[in-house]
Amino acid sequence: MTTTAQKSMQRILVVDDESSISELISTSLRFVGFDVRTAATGSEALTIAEEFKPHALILDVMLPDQNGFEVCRQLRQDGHNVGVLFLTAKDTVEDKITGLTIGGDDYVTKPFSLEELVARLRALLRRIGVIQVESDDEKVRFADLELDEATHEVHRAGQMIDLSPTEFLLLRYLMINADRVVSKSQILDHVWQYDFRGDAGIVETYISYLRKKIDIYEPALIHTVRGVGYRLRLPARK
Amino acid sequence: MTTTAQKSMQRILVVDDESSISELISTSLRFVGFDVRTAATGSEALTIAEEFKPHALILDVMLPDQNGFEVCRQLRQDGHNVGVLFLTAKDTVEDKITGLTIGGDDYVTKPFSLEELVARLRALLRRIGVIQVESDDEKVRFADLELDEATHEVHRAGQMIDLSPTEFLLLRYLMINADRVVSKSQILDHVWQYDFRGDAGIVETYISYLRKKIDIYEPALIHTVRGVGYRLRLPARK
DNA sequence: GCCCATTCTCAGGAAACTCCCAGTTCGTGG
DNA sequence: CCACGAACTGGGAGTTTCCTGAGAATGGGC
Repeated sequence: MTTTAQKSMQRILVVDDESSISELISTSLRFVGFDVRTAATGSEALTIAEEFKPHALILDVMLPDQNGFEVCRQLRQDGHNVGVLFLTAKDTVEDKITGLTIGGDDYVTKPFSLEELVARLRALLRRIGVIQVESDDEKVRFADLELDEATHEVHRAGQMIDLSPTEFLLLRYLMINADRVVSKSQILDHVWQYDFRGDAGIVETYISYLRKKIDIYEPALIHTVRGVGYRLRLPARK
Repeated sequence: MTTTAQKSMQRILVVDDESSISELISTSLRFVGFDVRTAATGSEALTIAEEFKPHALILDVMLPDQNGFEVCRQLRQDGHNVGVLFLTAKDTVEDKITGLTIGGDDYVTKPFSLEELVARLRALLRRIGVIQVESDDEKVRFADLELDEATHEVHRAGQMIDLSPTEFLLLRYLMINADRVVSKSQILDHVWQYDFRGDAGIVETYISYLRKKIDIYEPALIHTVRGVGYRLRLPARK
């Protein structure tokens, strides 16, 4: 991979033995502007980290040679000041993980959605001080909509709106792509877990849920572009 | 094929085992200024990609030797930083096409229209950074008409105009060919899906629809060239 | 274990869209 | 000025897409 790394880019090392997973993640991260390397084993990860000096790792806890915690421990011992986002199977014993999220680290359970993974990674980088936050809040705004990453709260016109996890991710995806049309497949690929096997109709249902929560206010912000997708926009453009 | 490649040309590799399809596509792409090669199988694609170094692939997911995803995976593994536009049958099981819109990639279902294919390819090249966007975004303009790819909005004289999918494609085709006469069969070949079996009369209907939406303003822009076709133009200023 | 929030499927109905047809108008050559 | 073919447009049937309510399945919290 021709790592056309720019100075400003954050370096992320993705460690997972399933190549489909590490590819999914690295493709997605590269696309949103990270400099990514991958490793399939713990020892490979340590070797690459030595010269790549990543700002953060995305690290599967289940690796063929050693477990992810061990890799993390060794890295820290070698003096690498690095944030770690662990990937765990959903049924992994909770307390194995909880103790490990102290240092600003975090974990995401498989299967995850890309939106969630990237959001958590960004939050992690922010916590460990890699991303210099311009303004100090972690909010996404559009019109009179306000979505707070940190508190997971959403407001419209000053009113607090209660959203389910999926509704939150969907709204966030729409807000990040505000004013642009996003197709149902794009939404499915980014907001839903990567192993979702249903059809894109589910998106319609959730759009409907969202409308009933945020578009009871005027003006409506979620617009259907028939045959293409959905779009967040204010009326009366131009 | 005498590849009279200029430095500025984008290189596209078209991979499909139906020669009628790959020919249709490559002819069309060459005409709009791409440097095109074709392959009929996955392994052939990999071989050609090695020396051709395409900026993007148009890749059928159903190939005789291996499926398109596999070809894509191998290419990426070999370090080719390439965008992929997948071609899928409309009835392809949903779970086969999930994940295709992740890294700037996209997919188009067969049968497609050439206009749509080219538009999606351009959007892809833009996303993966091959086409350097001067300053302006994804807009096509003619006179006081403005067509925005990203928002799927059309404005005339500042007014928003609501168009159906086909109307949108047709208008874009006219705008891209502004000032040139395009025949009804040309329009049919580019705007309608390649398996359309009706007659060219449908074009008259859609031209009529468009006029009622965009030529209610002065001056009229859509002109009939009797016996030849249609032409988008400003009134002659002698 | 039970309850409740959430996720997801499904199906009916509404609305938008595509396409064809037929009657009419328009432009051009004779 | 007429005749004829080409183009225009309203109507409407058939299809597709989208919306939404209802309910089953899932899973976490108490």
